Amino acid sequence: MVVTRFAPSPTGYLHIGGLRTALLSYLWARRNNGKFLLRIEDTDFSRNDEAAALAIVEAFKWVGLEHDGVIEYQSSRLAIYQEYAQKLLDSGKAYKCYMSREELDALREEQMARKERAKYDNRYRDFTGTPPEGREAVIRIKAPLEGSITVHDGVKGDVVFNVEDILDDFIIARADGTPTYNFVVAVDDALMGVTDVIRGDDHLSNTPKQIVVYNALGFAIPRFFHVPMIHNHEGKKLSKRDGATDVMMYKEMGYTPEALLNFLVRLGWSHGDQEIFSMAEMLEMFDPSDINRSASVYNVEKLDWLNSHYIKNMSNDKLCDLLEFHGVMLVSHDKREILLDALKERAKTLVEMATLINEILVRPALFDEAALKKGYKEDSKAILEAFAEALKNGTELHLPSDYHHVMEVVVAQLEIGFGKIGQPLRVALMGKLSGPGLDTVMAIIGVDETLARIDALIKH
RNA sequence: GGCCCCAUCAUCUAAUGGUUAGGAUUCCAGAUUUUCAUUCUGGCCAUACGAGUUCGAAUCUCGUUGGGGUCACCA
Repeated sequence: MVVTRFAPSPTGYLHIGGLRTALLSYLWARRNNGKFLLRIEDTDFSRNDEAAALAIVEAFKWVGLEHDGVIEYQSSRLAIYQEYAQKLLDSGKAYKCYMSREELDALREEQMARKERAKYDNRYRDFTGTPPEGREAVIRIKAPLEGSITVHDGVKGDVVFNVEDILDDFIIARADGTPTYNFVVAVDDALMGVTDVIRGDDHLSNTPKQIVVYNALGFAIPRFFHVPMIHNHEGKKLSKRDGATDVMMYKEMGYTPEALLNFLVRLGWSHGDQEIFSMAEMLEMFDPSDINRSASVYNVEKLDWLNSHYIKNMSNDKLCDLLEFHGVMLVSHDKREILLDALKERAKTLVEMATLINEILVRPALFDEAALKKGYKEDSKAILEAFAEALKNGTELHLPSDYHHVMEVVVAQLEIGFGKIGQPLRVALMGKLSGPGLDTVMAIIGVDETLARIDALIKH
């Protein structure tokens, strides 16, 4: 049984790096028919936990990830942590330290002055006397004094830490009785039965401390996979400053969950030359031991490319459904299929797609100056009038090919090139010089609207 | 600064010690398209540096440089 977990601290939203580790954890659990758990690390009470958890679940829902079981909140597990801290106290593997904050600070400053590593001096490690009056104790765990701790990491390999370099008897419970991070993480992961910890490699240097806790409590140590960070273009850890870090912003910007997940899974992981991965393929192929060791840079171009790929290959029903979020209602539009087929080749995002749709459906409010100059010449008026006549007198028009036929006839009659009619017509219909095929646009808006737009240009 | 991690095109990445170092994105050019976009074809561009091991190194070892992470009664 493989059990993974995603354990964010409640920051108010799910960020893109978090989604990646969540995705990888999810994939590995599902691939093994295991469990993917969600735990909120809210031992810092000053933050708003509930809203944050909801935001994460909302984002999960949007991309289609689902956690198993109930959401565990560390804030509601305090009794458990106290129990385990007490166990360590009873077995002599932890002890109370009565050093005040001021004393600790002073010690630290001395050490810094001597250019030594700031480190607790174990003064209460074997203390048996009477504790100082009126002072709340913290609980410190007895860390090994010498030797080394090796993290067997599925991504980085065996990473050896020299105990003297990095450890001291660190605090597992504060003076107010609340537990600290490295203690609760180890206790929770063990108690929740987590077998595979997949998380950012910024946690690698915490891992020896957690191993100390595992060992003291006699818990089995899980497999670790520390996945490299996602960097921005400056090569630094991705932060709010880099723009869209909130996963739900991607929905706003018109990205599809499929594209986002595909993009994230290919950051630091690959499967031969394959670029496009459906969820089913990810589930079939993903293995955390194939994750690269080096950090990767977040680049939007590839995301855009993936997004346009998924839009192109999406059914019109689904597209129609998604576009409603971006304010476009097409369910009852009779030329829906023609419209969507024409535009899904052209849009990188759903937002772009919505814009393109409106450019067709809504009569241009004004004509682009440059387009007028280039596309609406001396003879254009007469040509458009002739075309309008032909439209009125022709047979019933429905498909793009019907309109195309009328254009061909007019062009032949007037003995002009296609461009002679195409450019002014485009200005009339779209207000500018680029856009989908004119026959397609006319088929979508119909004869009456086409005539109205031609008229509007002639009279402008 | 101590400790730890990392290093292949601009970017994401591939390459049992033996390949003309491959693919993808971006960019550029051509074809298609009445336009723009799409699509197709082609092109530019990389093993950070220096030693060593080896018949042979992107790959193994050491060093250098560069980058990142982490060092709390935060998580």
